[in-house]
Parts: sequence; structure tokens; C-alpha cells
Amino acid sequence: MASDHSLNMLVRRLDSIATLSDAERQAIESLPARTRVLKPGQDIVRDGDQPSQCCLLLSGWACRYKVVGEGKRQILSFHIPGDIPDLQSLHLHTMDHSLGTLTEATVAFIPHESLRELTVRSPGVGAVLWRETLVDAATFREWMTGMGRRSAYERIAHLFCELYLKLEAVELAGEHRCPWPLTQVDLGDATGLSNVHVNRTLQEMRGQGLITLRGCTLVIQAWDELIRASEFDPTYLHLEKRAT
Amino acid sequence: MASDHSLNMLVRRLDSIATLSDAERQAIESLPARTRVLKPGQDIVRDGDQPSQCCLLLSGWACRYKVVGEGKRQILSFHIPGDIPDLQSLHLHTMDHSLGTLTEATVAFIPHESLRELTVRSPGVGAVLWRETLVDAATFREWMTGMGRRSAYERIAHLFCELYLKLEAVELAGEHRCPWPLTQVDLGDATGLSNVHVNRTLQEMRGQGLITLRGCTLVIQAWDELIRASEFDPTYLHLEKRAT
DNA sequence: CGAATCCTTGACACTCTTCAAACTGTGTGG
DNA sequence: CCACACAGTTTGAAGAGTGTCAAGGATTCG
Repeated sequence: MASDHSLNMLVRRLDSIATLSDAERQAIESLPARTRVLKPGQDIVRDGDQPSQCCLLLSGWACRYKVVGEGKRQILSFHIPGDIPDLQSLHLHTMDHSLGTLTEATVAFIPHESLRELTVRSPGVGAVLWRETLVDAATFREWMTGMGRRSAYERIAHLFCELYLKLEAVELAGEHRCPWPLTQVDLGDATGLSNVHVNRTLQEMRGQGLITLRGCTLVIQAWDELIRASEFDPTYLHLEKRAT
Repeated sequence: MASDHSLNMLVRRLDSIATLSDAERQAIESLPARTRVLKPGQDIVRDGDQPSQCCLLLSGWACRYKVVGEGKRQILSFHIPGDIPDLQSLHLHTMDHSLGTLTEATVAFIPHESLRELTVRSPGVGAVLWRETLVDAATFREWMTGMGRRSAYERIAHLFCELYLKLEAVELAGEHRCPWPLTQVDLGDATGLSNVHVNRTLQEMRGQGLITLRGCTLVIQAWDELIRASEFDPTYLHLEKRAT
């Protein structure tokens, strides 16, 4: 069925949230999946589409976004390996936004039908998947709060904290250092700022010795300070492991 | 069990999304529920709480919000009768925001335990509830986009369109006229603006003959114009009825 | 009738945007 | 190995949009 063990990634992810039984593990691993490699900047699903499959990100980064007016883009979320960025399409049949890659990426497509069967047969897995979409929503709330009530500096600092912790949770970061494939334009589109202002804000942050951002690596030099500056509270990421 | 027929509201709501079987209807109506009447401005759950029940709004308005810094408030969503504003607490055990009333309100509390049982025994109902939380998330995405990339005028106009349609869907509005219990401070906290700027923007909208907003009633005098000005596209509300 | 709440107004400050240009780094083909 | 192109970053100057503060006016309700 699944090429190699692409679905193993999903098992590990869900198991890190709520312990899976062997049967559940089995059920997930035997989902059908088609794997593909995509180039950077490629759309996976588009606003208005009615997809019949979900996409599990195996490697690389992706983002969801909307376009308003004449070309203004708002990035809604960033996604890293282990995420299913369009899981909501399982129950919302028309896409209200687009999903695209930011880097070269490997994705596995899983038919809606198989996922729906899975959630009915294994309500425990269903609950964990539902939970994933709820964490997603919690992140939207946090970003909203930032765009409504935080300064540019705070918003960017907050995003650094968030992404670092998410990467660390899947062992793609550590020691306050993580891969950073985002351009300043991406950062601006995610925080609701112009790229120019992002640039100036980053310089300020560097000036205060909080971060280093060169090439494709972010180094957080003063984690505590970054947390304080952005009033970051990781509760909304709901990273702790729970029993079902 | 349920006092009177408070749960009938939930049946009607879910049935308007996906047709329920008699058994499902039955299962919902026999959920245990405690009904209470709350005063305006009262908190129902608070940031940091670990609730063991969800709250079905029977009458009145509520909102979810976060507080940042020294008292700055961001409203995350508005809720009207038929909504379960804290449904996410079913799977996210710690609240990352608060929920409070805006007007006098009647709510029915339903234990998590009973809801979890229901979703396992009736996967169809589970799917519809999951879907409700996904529509919620879709609305967060739309608000984010507004705060990141739309002007004050567009944001407020957009909100008018959204709330009017949501109220109309539960027959609390019609003929481009609806109840409007929100103050200009509330409106500002929802759109990420100051109350002063909300005031000036509303005057501009009135000046252009788009709306009337007096007492506790909003009248939309130029619906098409309002839609156009805010680039409103109702897709994200996912209001169409679907089969399960 | 008074008190509270909400709305409105003015003046001013500031964050952030826009536009346009120059600069840097990196990969590619000759 | 250099020249070039391209994508991304940096800089400056000017201005729009929105926030803040503070005070006065209008409603509503008991």
C-alpha cells in the first residue's frame, strides 16, 4: 500500500499526542498513500478546490494562504513535516484558502474516503485527528491576537518562539537553533506587515542580541528575552501528551 | 434529563448541516444538560481553566477573547444562539482564551463525558460536531486575513456581512436588518482597532448610506455595496447543507 | 432626575506603508 | 573561473492610516 513507510511519520506524530493501540497503529499504516515530490512555491490545493484527499507533509515546509484585493497575500499558517495542513477538507468540502510549498517538499496524499473509514472504525484515532485541527485553530487565535493587538516586534518574536517549539517537537530543531527557509516577504505576509518593516524590525532584534538570522538558519541567542518580549505562552500549542 | 427542550436547539442546528437519523436525534435529545441564565459581561470559562463540560448557547450573545499586555483585549469570535463556543475544550484540556457573555444569555451545560460517548456511538454526529469546529477555524482564518491585509473600513464592513448571514441562518435576522448588541469598543476589540477609529469609520459608512446603526439594531441599506466594499465571499461560512 | 454607559469630537503623535533604488549573495553557463 | 542574472535584503524619504489622550455630548435605565 503505502510507498515505503511514509505513514510511519503519521503514526509517530499521533502517538506523540495520545498513545495508540497496536490495532490503531496497524490501521493507520495500512492507509493507502501516493507520495510525490514538489518544487518550492508550488500549490498543492487552491482556494475554491474540492479535494478528495488530504496531504501529509513528509519533508520540507508548506504554508496556507489567502489572496485579497490586488495580490495582497496573507499567510495563515506554516507547516512542517508530520503536519496534515488540509485535514479540514475532510469535512469542509470547498477550500476557502490555498496550500502551497515554501521549499522543496515530499507529500503523501491520502484519500478522504480512507480517512473517514478510519475515524469511524477507530474513534480514538478520529479524536486525535480532530484534536489536530483544534490545535490548528488555537494557533489561528494566537496569530489573530498578535495582528490585532501586538506590535511588529512582538509579533515577529512570537512567531520565532512558536516555530522553534514546533520544530523542536518533531526533532528538527534544538539548542535554540533551527532551519529557516522563510524570506522576509513570507514573514511579512504571515504577520500582516510589509517586507520593509520586517527588515527594520529584524535589525532591531539583531541589534539587541536576541537572534541571528543568516543563510537558512535561525539562532535564538536569548530565548528568555525573546519569550518576555513577545509575551509568549506555549499553552496554545497544546504540546503535552495526553491519554485519550 | 434536559430541562424542557434546550437540546432541541442543538438538534435543529446540527440537522441544518447534515440530516440526522431518528436515532441520532434521539441520542442528542437525551444528553444531560443544566440550564442557566447569565448576566451581560459575565465570564463562562476563563483562560487557563480545564472545563469538564461544554456550553450550548440558547439565547443571547457571547464572545471568546484573549487579554494581552496591560488590558488590551482581542475578541476572537462572536457567538449566537445554537453555537457551542467552547466545543474545542472537548479535546483541548486547557483553555487558551476566555468565553464571556455580551448580553443576558441562557446557556445549557453538557458534560464532556456525555458528548464523547455520543461521538463514539454516533460517528455521524461526531463528524458534524467536528465540522462545527472547522467552520470556527475557517472564520478565524478570515478574521486573520482581515486584520493582516484589510483596511479598517473593509474589516468592519466584512464583519457586518458575516454576522448578518450567521444570524439569518438561525432566523434571527432578515430583510437586511438584525439585532446589534455590540458596543463600538467590542467592535474595535474584534477588528483590532481603537474605539475612536471604529467610531470615525462607522460615520464614514453611514455617510455613504451603507448602514444604519442605532439603538440595538443594524440595518444594512446597501447590501451589494457592503459586499463589494469588503470583498465579502461567504464560502468560508460553509452554510450550505451537506449529506454526511 | 441622576448616574452610568456609550458615543462623538479635536489635536497630535507614531507606527507602519509605499516607492524606488542600491546592495549582497548565490547559482549558472560560457 | 569569471560574468551575469536573479532572488533576496537593505536603505532613504515621504506620507497614509491609525492610535492616544482628553473632554464633552447623548442615551438609557433605575
